[in-house]
Amino acid sequence: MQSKNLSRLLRALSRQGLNVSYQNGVYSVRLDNAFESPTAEVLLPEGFAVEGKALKQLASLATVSHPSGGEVTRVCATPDFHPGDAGVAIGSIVQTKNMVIPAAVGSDINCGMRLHVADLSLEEFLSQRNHFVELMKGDYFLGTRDVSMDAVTARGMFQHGILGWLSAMTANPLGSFVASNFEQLWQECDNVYLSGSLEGNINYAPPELVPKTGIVRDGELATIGGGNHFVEIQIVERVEDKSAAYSWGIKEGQLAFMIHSGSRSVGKYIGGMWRDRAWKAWQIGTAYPNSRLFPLSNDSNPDLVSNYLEAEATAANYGFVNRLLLAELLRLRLRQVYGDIAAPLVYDLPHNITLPDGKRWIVRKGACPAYPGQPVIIPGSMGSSSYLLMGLGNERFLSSASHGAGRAKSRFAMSRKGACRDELSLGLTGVDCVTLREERRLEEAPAAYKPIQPVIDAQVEAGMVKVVARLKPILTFKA
DNA sequence: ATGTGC
Repeated sequence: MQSKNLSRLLRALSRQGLNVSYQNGVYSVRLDNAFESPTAEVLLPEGFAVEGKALKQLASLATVSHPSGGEVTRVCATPDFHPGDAGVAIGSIVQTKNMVIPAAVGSDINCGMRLHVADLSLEEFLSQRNHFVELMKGDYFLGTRDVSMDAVTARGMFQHGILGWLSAMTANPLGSFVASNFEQLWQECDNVYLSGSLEGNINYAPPELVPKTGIVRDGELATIGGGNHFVEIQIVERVEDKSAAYSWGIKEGQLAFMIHSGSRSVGKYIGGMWRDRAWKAWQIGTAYPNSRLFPLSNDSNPDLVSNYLEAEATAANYGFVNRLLLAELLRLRLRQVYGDIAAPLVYDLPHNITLPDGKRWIVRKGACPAYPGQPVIIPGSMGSSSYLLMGLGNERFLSSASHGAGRAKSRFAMSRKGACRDELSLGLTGVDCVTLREERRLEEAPAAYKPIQPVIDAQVEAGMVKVVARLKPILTFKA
């Protein structure tokens, strides 16, 4: 179903040399003017309104190249894609050869998902809900928790992520809350993408977080962050793939907790710094790329490329530890309130990150890896179900999947004067949202998002993922 | 995304 506006947009893109066709829910944008004729594919469920701005951003991402060598070899987008503030549509995936694009990753480095399950019934959970919520509010919002570490441990975290943090912490356990749980945390590294441990470099971390001696009290570590980030208690409402669910330790009726968070201001610091460095590294006298997305060429400056990847990894490592600590705080409180509950990790994976793909790189911006057999976690909006899926490694979509339902309205549009305040129309009726800032409820109301089900269906039909389980929200923490 | 902001 193509609207008049869409037809107009497609004609406009065609005049710019972008040939757009539509078949079986997939828009294919072929770019005649680029290297290797990369194909930008946009996966959209039937009847979805395509946003012109997002499609234009995707098309301009596809045309990025470097005069000294380096090109885009493929671009695609997931059905939740929508315009991004920094010129890159959220839900874009780009494969590059001989270059990386710091601006395509942006500043929300290693935003990602984490899922745990617990053998605790909904009735048991709700019986102590208020007590539990008060403790979590203290930990997440009021800073009544201590995640201090010494300088050596901070170094380990930035340089080697979870494994670096854990090694240093095991040798020098400062945070009493992890002291009883090291063994489980070590084992769970197997269920974190790349063990949550990339090759970072301390020199790229924000200086205030790496004192030469003494204790690091980082007020931001183990906090949720804004926007669509959350920590949510859920119930496994339906298992669709029994054998996958069994092997991942999932059962219907279990309690689950899902975390969507990232590298906080560390990613902003590193991402912003490298967007500027890539701009400054652009050769004088060479025309700026139309997209203003400045790539770093591996042919002309391989050191700069590897330095960027190290810097990005430094922020990504912080993001992995941030999610781990958010989970560990919650698991500690579960044990305190409900008794000895294991609450094992199912999986943790990143959304916004550059990863090697053979001799090329893949940047996922608001999209997650979906390689064969791997767990994929796709959150719904507040109040709607989330999904645990299995990746199928569909190369047409660069072995990726969506990162959510996709925004329908901006945060600003939701909070502006005159915007809808009716709980029913906002979809907020019956939603249990715990936050200190009431405007979050409006900005992140279900009405701000597209429905999740068509987004999941489109990806299942395209052979990108299969559904393993559906998880229903019970209560959501929003910063 | 960000101790946001037309």
